[in-house]
Amino acid sequence: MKFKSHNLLYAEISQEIQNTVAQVYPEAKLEADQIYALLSRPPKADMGDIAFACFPLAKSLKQAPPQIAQKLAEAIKSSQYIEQAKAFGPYLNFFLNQGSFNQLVIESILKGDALKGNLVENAPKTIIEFSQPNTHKEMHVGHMRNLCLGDALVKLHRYAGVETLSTTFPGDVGTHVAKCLWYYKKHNQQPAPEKRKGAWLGTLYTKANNLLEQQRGTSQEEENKAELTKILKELHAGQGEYYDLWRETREWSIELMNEVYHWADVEFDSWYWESDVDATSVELVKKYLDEGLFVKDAGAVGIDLSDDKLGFCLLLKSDGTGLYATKDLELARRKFQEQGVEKSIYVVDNRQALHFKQVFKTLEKMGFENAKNCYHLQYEMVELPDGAMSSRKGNIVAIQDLIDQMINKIETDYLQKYNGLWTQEELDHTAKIVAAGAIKYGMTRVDSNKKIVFDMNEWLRLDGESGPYIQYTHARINSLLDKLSFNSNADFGVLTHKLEKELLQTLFQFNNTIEGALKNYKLHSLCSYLYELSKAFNSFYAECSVGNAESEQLKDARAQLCQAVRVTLAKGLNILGIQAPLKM
RNA sequence: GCAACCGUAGCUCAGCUGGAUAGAGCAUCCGCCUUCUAAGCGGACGGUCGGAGGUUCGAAUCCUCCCGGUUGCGCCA
Repeated sequence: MKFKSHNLLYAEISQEIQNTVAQVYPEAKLEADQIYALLSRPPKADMGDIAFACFPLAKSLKQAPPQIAQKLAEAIKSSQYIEQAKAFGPYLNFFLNQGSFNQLVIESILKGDALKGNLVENAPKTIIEFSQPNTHKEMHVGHMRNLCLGDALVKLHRYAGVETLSTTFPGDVGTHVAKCLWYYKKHNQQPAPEKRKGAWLGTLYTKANNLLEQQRGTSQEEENKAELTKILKELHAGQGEYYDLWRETREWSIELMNEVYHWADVEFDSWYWESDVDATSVELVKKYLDEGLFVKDAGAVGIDLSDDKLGFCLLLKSDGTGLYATKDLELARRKFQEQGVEKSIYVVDNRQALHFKQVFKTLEKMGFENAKNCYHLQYEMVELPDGAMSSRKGNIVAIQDLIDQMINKIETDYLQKYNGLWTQEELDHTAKIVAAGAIKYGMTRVDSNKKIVFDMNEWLRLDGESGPYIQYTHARINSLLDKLSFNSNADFGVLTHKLEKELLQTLFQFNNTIEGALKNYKLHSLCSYLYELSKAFNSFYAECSVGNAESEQLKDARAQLCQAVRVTLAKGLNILGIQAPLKM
């Protein structure tokens, strides 16, 4: 994916550096976009506003970086933005004209297009698959991580200007379904509840596993196996009492999924079902078996990928039915053909790393050109202190549990003070979006290839680096600006306090952060950024009064700085799927 | 056995496409609400960056080996 040189000030500085290098060191070759990529922010404010590292020039010029920096600093011409350039060791640092820089930052956010995205060129139309829950199981906090990552990734792509489709691939067939239905029919004594049938169904699945486990090695075992096989056959054939039960109970699970998606405000452009691709994927494999690409082995069918160090990829069991990999072959084809995309991203946990390597390699061997445009974005699991979560064993934290406890915590610890002052609707709405903020931020804030050990007490703490901290900052600014009247024609040159400068510098980095997050698929870097921006604001807020600023000029300028922070926070939160509250 | 990922402060994590003095939050301790939301702000304490080599002017960052942890590796999804 190619990014534009979207930071106009960086672009201008790059140009100036290129011109100066050409003048001072005619023998050096450095393109403006290479320079652009080398620009950064100095570690300390008194070291300047923008830094250029001279190391890459050192090799071709055979000179020490500090010398180069010094020579360039002397030759840099000042301009509207550049006040002066100074060498700091091997770095060439630019001190910007405060007034011009401040105005550029604030106005590009408030009036210009700094938050309109459009950062990429000729980006491939992309489909992102995420959230692949199974029906007939409960949804737990592990599913939440996938959902938050996937949804934020879609929004990040869209913000940057990539045409993006979202899709989901729930598992509504397989042995887990058969086990659940078996228990439902043969052992369950209780009537289905009126509400949350999907969650209840999940408990039956766990009970089914427990019972099957208990009866292993007993005379019941063979009978159970036969029964499960019979159920799977009925489901496959598409008729019979179990098939009817499947259709009915499947809806309960879909209802559960939709509840979660609705709560999290996540929408999918399309839904693919495992049951949809089941039969056609088997046909696909048979076709390639006839063509000789796939081989029979011990009664089963698959492809030998040992030349690629990927082992053997099994595609048809001895009974002729397909597997997960089988369905993914067909699904990949359908995504590209039906949706007209050029790139396909799968947000799936890292236990499937080998699976996707095999699937993509198999697609390549099938002559599927888009195989190279498939990418498995893996992430680590959410675990409990005593190990992995397992619906089979029943040791899970249901999503609904987390939501309920979070909302309860917010209501009792924080919102109680507004009882009687706010309407019930406002209280409910605030509790909801703050809970969602805490959960979504918590799920995306750590690097996706680090596992999260879920501890409910830790999750219920809403201070420090958290979604609510950022939401609170937004609400604070909103409340502040509500009470203020100010002139929108300000001279931003009056913003010279170190905390104001820090805030402006941080605001300036928004799109650079987005670019980094998208390039590396690292959503947590956007989380860190929003936290940094909030911290910078809260420090400023504690020290610099807006309403009682020393002058009207300063008040006007600060008020607009606050506005710029507010919209930037809201934009960033929205990319994470988090709402920015007006009060909390 | 083979492969992938992880190992940074007491705990949870940033920083890793080599670059300026390794940063946060939590916990502990000390301060700050008669003025814009204290879900806040300031300060203190706290680190042989798992270990050993190597590459480099320069390594938490790259390479090799080792140690520890997690996961995956043909009839589950």
